[in-house]
Amino acid sequence: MPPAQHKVTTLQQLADLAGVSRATASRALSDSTLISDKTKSKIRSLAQQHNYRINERARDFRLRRSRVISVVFMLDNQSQQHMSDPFFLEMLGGIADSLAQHDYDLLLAHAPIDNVEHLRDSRVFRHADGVIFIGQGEQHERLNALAAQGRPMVIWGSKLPDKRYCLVGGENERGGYLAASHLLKLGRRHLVFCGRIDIPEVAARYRGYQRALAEFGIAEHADRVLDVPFDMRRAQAAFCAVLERRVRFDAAVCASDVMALSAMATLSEAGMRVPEDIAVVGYDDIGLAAYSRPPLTSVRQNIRWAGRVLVESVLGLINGEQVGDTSLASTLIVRRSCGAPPAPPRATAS
Amino acid sequence: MPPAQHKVTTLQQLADLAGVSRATASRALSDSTLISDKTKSKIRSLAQQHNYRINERARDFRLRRSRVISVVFMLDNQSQQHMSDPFFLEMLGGIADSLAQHDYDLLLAHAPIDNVEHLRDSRVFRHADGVIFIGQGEQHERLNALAAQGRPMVIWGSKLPDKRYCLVGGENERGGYLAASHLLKLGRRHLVFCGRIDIPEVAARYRGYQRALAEFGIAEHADRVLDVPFDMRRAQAAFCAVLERRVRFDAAVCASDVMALSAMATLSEAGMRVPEDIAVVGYDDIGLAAYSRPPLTSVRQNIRWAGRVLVESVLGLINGEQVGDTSLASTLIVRRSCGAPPAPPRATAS
DNA sequence: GTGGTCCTTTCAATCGATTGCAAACCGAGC
DNA sequence: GCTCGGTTTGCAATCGATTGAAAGGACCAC
Repeated sequence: MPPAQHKVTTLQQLADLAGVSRATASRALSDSTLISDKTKSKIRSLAQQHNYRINERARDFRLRRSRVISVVFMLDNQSQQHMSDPFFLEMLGGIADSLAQHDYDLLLAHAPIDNVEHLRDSRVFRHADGVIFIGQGEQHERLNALAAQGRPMVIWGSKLPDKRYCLVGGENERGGYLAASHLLKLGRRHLVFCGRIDIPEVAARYRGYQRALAEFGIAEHADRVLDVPFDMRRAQAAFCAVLERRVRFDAAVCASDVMALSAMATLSEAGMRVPEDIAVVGYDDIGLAAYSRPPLTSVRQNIRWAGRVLVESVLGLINGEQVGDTSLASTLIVRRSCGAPPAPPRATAS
Repeated sequence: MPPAQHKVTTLQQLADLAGVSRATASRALSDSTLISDKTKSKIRSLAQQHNYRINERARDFRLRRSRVISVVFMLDNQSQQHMSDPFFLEMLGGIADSLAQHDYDLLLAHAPIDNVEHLRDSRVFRHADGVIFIGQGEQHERLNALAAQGRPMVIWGSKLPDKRYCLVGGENERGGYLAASHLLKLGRRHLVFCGRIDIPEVAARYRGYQRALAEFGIAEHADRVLDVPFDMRRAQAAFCAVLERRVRFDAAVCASDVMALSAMATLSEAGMRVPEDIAVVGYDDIGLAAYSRPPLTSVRQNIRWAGRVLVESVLGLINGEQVGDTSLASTLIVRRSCGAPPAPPRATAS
């Protein structure tokens, strides 16, 4: 027998069909203890038969929630280009997967942002139960102000002294240290650092870089820091400038793989050999890093896992839990661009 | 004078404040002709003063719409890797920008999909007013079936004979032709094609490639097509295999830049010179293409514009308009990887 | 004074669910 | 037969808006 003549779309219709009230149907579907097992199973099987699916928007409206999390990419206002970094896609993928597992939707906010406080009254906050920020940009204070309003939000970035928001981040200081000390161990002595130090994550990487230099007793020069946002073209320009100024260097630590790849291309173009003349290390270990010429040494962070932690943190906040900060491990992935031996011959133990 | 003691959050509160009914307040804000100018301006200024913002979720619920568009990336089920292609990020950015301009939210659906018909009852469709698919994958028939249900949806892909959905795509046939004929004009005679021909877009590119070969009177060999999904590792493996089989070739046309970059790395690794021994052309002109060694020749499509067209098409469908297909131009961007002269010396005219 | 017209505003239903509280039911005990 | 206690179910308010239909009020003509 064909079960439905007219499609069952509302709870009322389902209730009528079962000969009970809407309230009972609602409780039956949400497994309330108030409803007898007999009634529950009757209503449930009817729902199944008629392929009834609850209207989640209506329920969310009633419950004053949205099951939406906004994801905001903190772009550099000057360079739109920023967004094209594969790092973001990886991050977005990790977050999207995790949210889907928890039955949440993802609202992408990608407009470049000069002042995050403007977001307070925007859809980004109004339509969402919580917000994930990717990067702090240069807006630490404003993020603090936003968090003070009590909205559930989590930020991917680097720990700052007076921060009052929930933070998830990589071991940036350690990453910078790993990159620099590896180069130093290989005998390089004249390093340059490429990245915008105003960005907290980059600043932390730079601190690690400095620590490695200090351990090797090497003094820094201000002209060995290239202040470049996450952007290929700007990285290229910066390396061109440094070559023109005839700064002597034999290694470069870059704040992202995209910058490092751009740097390698620029250096080769200028007639330098990588890694023989100049060794290069990147950050993030994007997929393409392994396929550059030469393959790029990079500091890897588990971005997909970061996405999961971000999601679980913000959902925790939404549920009123106490949520602490999280720090994710960084590993140096050694490839030829830094002049290391082609590959470790074989693990010694096991 | 401080205007608000308690925050005005609902229309009822605003109406009470103005001494009118909720209905009047609603009509005043939506600029209905039923309301006198005097009343309108009174209510409007009150709303402003008390910083009242309409609850859009409630309104959307009442109006039975969501102002959400789902974006579904058709991933290859075998290789998750697919998603890491910067092409997607560019596309996503273009779509997100356009949607924001139209006051729509973007719901990202990124799970790998074996059967798009499963989506019919999923949030992807239920929570959204319309859906944008990026790529057809190998699910042309199922997309047809979905579209037949009457849901507003637009697909980025390639035109297939019996398609019944709204389509936006690049000039894939032409792109493939441009790539191959350029190589042929430069004197290359032994081309290979790298890409999965089961994917309609790739198939179209391959047809263009074949047309160019035919024009030059060159016969094809089945062993000159590398059946590879959009994935770096698979491309690498395919080129390794081809080298091992000692197939003689002097040029490669790849279905994406990511594959092309992987191919260049693999070929170099095997001791071949690019472009001297083997010329390489990619597709999409991602940002990194210009920064590879050597810089990658590629077929460019204006992805951000594609995003805009996709959005406007789906919004058109939602508004009940008749929406036709759109085809976006492709241009060959010539760089050194194909063995062309380093750079055009200078434009002749102007 | 009554009625008609036109402009403005309000009433009340509606979207599709959840939930506190009251009512109905049922069997048992007196 | 009546009350009591516990289990089930229903009533009706509620979330925050929109909108068709009805009501209110001003003005004018006869």
